[in-house]
Amino acid sequence: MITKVLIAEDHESANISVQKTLEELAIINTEYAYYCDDAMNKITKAVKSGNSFDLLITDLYFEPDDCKQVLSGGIELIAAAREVQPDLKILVFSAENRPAAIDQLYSKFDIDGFVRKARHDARELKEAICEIARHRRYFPRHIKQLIDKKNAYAFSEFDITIITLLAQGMLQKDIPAYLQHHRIKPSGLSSIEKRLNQMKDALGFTKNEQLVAYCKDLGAI
Amino acid sequence: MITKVLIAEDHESANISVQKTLEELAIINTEYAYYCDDAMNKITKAVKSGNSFDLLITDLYFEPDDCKQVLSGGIELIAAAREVQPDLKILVFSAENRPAAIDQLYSKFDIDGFVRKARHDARELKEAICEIARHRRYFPRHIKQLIDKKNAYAFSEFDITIITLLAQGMLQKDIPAYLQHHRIKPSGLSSIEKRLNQMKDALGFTKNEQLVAYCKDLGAI
DNA sequence: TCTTCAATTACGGTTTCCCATAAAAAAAGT
DNA sequence: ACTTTTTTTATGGGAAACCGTAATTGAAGA
Repeated sequence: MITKVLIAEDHESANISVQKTLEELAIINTEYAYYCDDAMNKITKAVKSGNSFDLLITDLYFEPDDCKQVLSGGIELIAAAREVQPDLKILVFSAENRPAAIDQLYSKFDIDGFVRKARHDARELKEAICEIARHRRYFPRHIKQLIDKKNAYAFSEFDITIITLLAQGMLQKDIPAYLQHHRIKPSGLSSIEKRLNQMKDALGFTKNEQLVAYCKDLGAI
Repeated sequence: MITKVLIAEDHESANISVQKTLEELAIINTEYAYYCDDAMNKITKAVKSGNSFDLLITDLYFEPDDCKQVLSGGIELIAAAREVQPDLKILVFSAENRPAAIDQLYSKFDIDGFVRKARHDARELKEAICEIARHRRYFPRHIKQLIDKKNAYAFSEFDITIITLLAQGMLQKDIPAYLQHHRIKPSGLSSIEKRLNQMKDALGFTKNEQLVAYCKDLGAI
């Protein structure tokens, strides 16, 4: 059963509607934080006092502020929270729609649910909380579709490295030197060309600019 | 005095918090629409029945849906609304943070206020509504700062066209033909090279890939 | 160890892009 | 109408990218 919830969300308006949604679910023991660090403090204190939270509802992106924060965003908050309280349920509530980013929330950070800020988000938030209360994960169908549809091509670490370098303005012919300096295995210019061609071929592209745009949309770089 | 308000916002959660904010201002005569077309219908009907709205609070981006919409977003809604009811006050409530976009809301569409979905947005929403009720505009200081700070380089329509074409894989040498076919003014290859160089120079870039990545981050393409 | 096969790298020719300069066209000023 | 200035377009040489092929390396198996 979920009774004690922490909301980490810097947008006042979003925070308000999450609170209201929780009220409608008769969850009254809620706290809210507008900063990651603040959220983390609350979690730590709660654990130490033996009165820990059942659920953390957090956004991913927090706007930088005057006062410097240790934790820069939801991802770091999630990682830190799991450190001090492994059994904490985590529900991400964010406008994020890049499949790669959402995917790694499940695969790498093992979150319990994701609700995208979109048309029926308040309704989905309720569904998600109910599901999580039953110790099930909330993985909306349309998110899965989004991932499956757009994950047509899986980029390797090597691929991402190359495209990132290109997007940063490095000349193709200078990449071999960079790779050697960083002890990255295939470093020949031909190997780079080959990889780029394979990627472009698989995606039906002809130019590197398309790869950069595609990866940006995916959130891969 | 503002008594009758229409909220056009497709995100359920955002809609909820705007409603709540209006309640706190004792504005109870509110209607809400989750689609632009729906919002426009309500405005038109209200005008015809001689019971028009005092204020429209609208988002800018509405997600595409199954059923096709005539109006594709907040910008078009604003333009259409002004057609049928020129005295309607308009407050834009959006996550938009591209200075150029916010700027043109005031300069081109003559809106009465803009509140960015950010940390203190609920509070600002209240302030904005109060200001507009007194027939003043609401132009938060930090928005002005944002415009000044981030306006490092303003992309023109032409710029965006070129970069978009590149990101779609068109060869640079093929762009002149495309531009001529679309009756776009400077169409010489040299002009294109010149624009690209100016952009790269202004932003400290050396390669087109960087421009594509930058524009993707900005949401310009 | 030697052979086989795959992967990586090196090389040459072609295309595209880049850059500087010059010609042409358009706009502005007198 | 003519000059001046700006903008646009054209051109050519050189650098980078592209593409196919060949040489080299490296690992796996006999």
